[in-house]
Amino acid sequence: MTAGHRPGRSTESVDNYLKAILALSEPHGGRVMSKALAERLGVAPASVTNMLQKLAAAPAPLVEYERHRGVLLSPAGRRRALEIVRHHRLIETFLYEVLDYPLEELHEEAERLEHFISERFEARIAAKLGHPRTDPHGHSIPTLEGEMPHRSSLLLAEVTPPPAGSASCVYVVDSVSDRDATALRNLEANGITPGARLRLLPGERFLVSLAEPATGDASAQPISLTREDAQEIWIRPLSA
Amino acid sequence: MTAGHRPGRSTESVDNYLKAILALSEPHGGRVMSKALAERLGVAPASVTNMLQKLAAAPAPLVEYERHRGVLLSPAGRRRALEIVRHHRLIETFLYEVLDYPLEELHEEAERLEHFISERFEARIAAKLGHPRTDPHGHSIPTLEGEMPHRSSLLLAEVTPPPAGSASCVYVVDSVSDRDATALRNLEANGITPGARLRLLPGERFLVSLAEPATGDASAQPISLTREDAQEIWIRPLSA
DNA sequence: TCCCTGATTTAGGTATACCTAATATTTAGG
DNA sequence: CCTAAATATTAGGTATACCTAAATCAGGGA
Ligand SMILES: [Mn+2]
Ligand SMILES: [Mn+2]
Ligand SMILES: [Mn+2]
Ligand SMILES: [Mn+2]
Repeated sequence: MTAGHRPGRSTESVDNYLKAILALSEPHGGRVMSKALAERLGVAPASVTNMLQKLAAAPAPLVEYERHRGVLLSPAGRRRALEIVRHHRLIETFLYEVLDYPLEELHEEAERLEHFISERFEARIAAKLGHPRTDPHGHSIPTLEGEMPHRSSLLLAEVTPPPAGSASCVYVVDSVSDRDATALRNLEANGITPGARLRLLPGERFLVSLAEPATGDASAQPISLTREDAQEIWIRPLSA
Repeated sequence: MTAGHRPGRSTESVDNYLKAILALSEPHGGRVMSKALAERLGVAPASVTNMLQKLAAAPAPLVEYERHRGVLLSPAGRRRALEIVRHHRLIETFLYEVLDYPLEELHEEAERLEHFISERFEARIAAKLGHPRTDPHGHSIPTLEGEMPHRSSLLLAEVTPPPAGSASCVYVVDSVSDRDATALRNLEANGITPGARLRLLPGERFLVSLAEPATGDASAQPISLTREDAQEIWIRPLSA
């Protein structure tokens, strides 16, 4: 993988920095600090500083960076980041729908290929799939115009269960994280995939059961999730 | 495209050297000289020398190299080169059959993606396509075991036409080169694609006409090919 | 306010994979 | 057999993207 022989375009490494900045700024919408980037990208903090300085100093900067104050995507940087996320999620959908990949192996392949497909490839798989808006993990696919449709969902780990003795309440699984293959396989084995109905059992945290869409809640074994599992699941109220 | 972060495996650049050595050694089966490699790869001769020294000095060498005497693939190098060629041709077939790419745009996309797909991706597209033996340009796809099925065909540019006044003779287009998109588009516009019947007209070099399979040779306009076109077309006698 | 600690940046290095210019080798013609 | 052109190699540099170790900075508690 020779560095940057794609004329004018960004390298795989730059793409990954931009994607990471986007992902880490999403929760709070503010600046992203070097340490968080270093952890996410699996590189040394010094490497992050280096890269951010280079990106910010470029003729058409992809980030806005101030020493010790973290980094923000420039409009161009955001555009590129969303483009790569679009590639990633279209590729995942394609691997799942057309090539029958198992859910937990989508991410790794997409993570590599997202940097190397052409605009034609992107357009062709999008067409083949009927221009999907959501990937197999339940994540929104950014549009061709660079808009990321907003999802309003709650991290299961942050939802307080109904008080002991009261009724359980039902949510829909909005999305699951794509980054931990082991956790994903585990969730899938328990039927926790996007679209599944999930009943939060009262009293204890992370204790749920499936609420079957058709059969009501027959055969709903309680599932005791770990805190780590609960960090991987986003839910929304059944009504919304 | 950061260099070599695929543990144990070869980089994109190394892959390209191996593929080029394979391709250039195919006609004569002997050693490949630096100059030929430099031209094919579009790099300076000095860069080739450098790379060959590194490849030959590695713990498990991919090439056998002697100063001033050219280079040969080692068994491991040949295996890797065939693996990449397999990727290339399966990807081309997939883009053509599943994603409706035009014939002349297959090569460029495959040339990039061949280095980055996983073994799973390879296996899935091979299965989806019914384990094809030939790509859309008419080239043999190396097997999973690393065997390259031999094609016996002649370069049209090197075939002497029948003497003036004698009968024309008919060949089948075995394959066309995939590397020159402009030439390919031109050939396709004239109906010269793998499997087409080609009649060599007597007397003049590079003067042919299509011999329609069903209709005999009704509506067969003579096609005057350039020497360059004739360098891109491999044919075999109709009988064989 | 001052200092301590953790976060960040600087300084100095490595590996890959290119380049150009200078040098050396091979080989083919005379 | 000898030399010049063609070919190949060496020497010295560039750019990307990492690294570790050594400064430096910023913000919160005493
Ligand atoms: Mn993913
Ligand atoms: Mn795109
Ligand atoms: Mn090709
Ligand atoms: Mn393979």
